[in-house]
Amino acid sequence: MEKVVSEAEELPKAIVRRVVKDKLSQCSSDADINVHKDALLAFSESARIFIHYLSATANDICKESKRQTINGDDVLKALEEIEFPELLKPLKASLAEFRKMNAGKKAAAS
Amino acid sequence: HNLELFWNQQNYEMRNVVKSQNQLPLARIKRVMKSDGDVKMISSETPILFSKACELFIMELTLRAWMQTEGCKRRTLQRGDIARAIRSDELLDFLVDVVPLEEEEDQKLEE
Amino acid sequence: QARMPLPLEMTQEPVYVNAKQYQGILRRRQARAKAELERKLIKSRKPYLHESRHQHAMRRARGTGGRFAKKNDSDASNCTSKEKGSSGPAHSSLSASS
DNA sequence: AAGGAGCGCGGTGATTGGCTGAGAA
DNA sequence: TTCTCAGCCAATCACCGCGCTCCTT
Repeated sequence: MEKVVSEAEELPKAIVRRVVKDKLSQCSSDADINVHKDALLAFSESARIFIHYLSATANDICKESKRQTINGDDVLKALEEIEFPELLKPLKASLAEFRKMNAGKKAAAS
Repeated sequence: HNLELFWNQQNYEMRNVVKSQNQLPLARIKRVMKSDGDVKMISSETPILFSKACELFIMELTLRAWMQTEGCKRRTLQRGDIARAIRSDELLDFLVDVVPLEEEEDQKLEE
Repeated sequence: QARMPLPLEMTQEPVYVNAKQYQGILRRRQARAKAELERKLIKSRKPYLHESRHQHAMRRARGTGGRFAKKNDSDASNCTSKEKGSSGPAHSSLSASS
């Protein structure tokens, strides 16, 4: 129906808000914390720029290997390069989990 | 009562178990990546990693911003808390222009 | 910043970068990411994203306190004050537990 | 052969504003 | 104290996931 370009590249505000509020309730076990609208917009924008930042880094790593497709290892390497150690551990785990699940599905299809 | 407290605890633990799912839509993540013209092809596992990484990043930024909110003894997290959280760690330097401090916004508007 | 991690340890091509080039790469990547931001600063903030959803929200029935109300309870006798004595299905918030 | 882009379809949760107390000031 | 403003509610429909085909590597 309606088409706009830039808004489609933003992350859904409700989802970002849910993630933020869940984390806040984990931080402050005492009570519910409010989130200012501009703060929510800043979270959404920061997350979008983070995707661009990580994406550009992973893309350079991918190009350096003479490949055209960004794969999971490029993403992990990019995370090392931009120095997010706490993200590296769970992402390695989820990548291994995804590959194991994908291998299981491929074996099942025959 | 005790029953209410019990269910609050139960919901709290349920959230802990389920919280690490892919909340962010993979198609949207991929579209954001593709908006960079240099990016050509993306494997199917990449948006999943990006989704989890992005979610964890939001949580980390939320924690750091909340520490600022707590320091000001407020119960509403606002934009300035995020801006100061970004400035408090050089790891987040790539966001200094994304979330400007109020003074910096005034300086830019003043010119 | 004395610390200098290798960009890539791939035994594929001898591409070495010194600290300044390394920082330059990072700065260029950040600049590329920031170029996206400028595109956004120039455009104005819309109050809502979709006209159809805006119309939907404006058309919807409202309960007490401006909240959205269920479509079922429309007018007939009562529209704003809460009433659940006769017609509505009994709401039970408590359910069986383990 | 392997796997990603592109497209269409069906299902679904994000989007959405008026009022009011929580809370910033 | 004053007064701004974020949370609350749920119905539609834009969009997400998935299966499919075609194409590149």
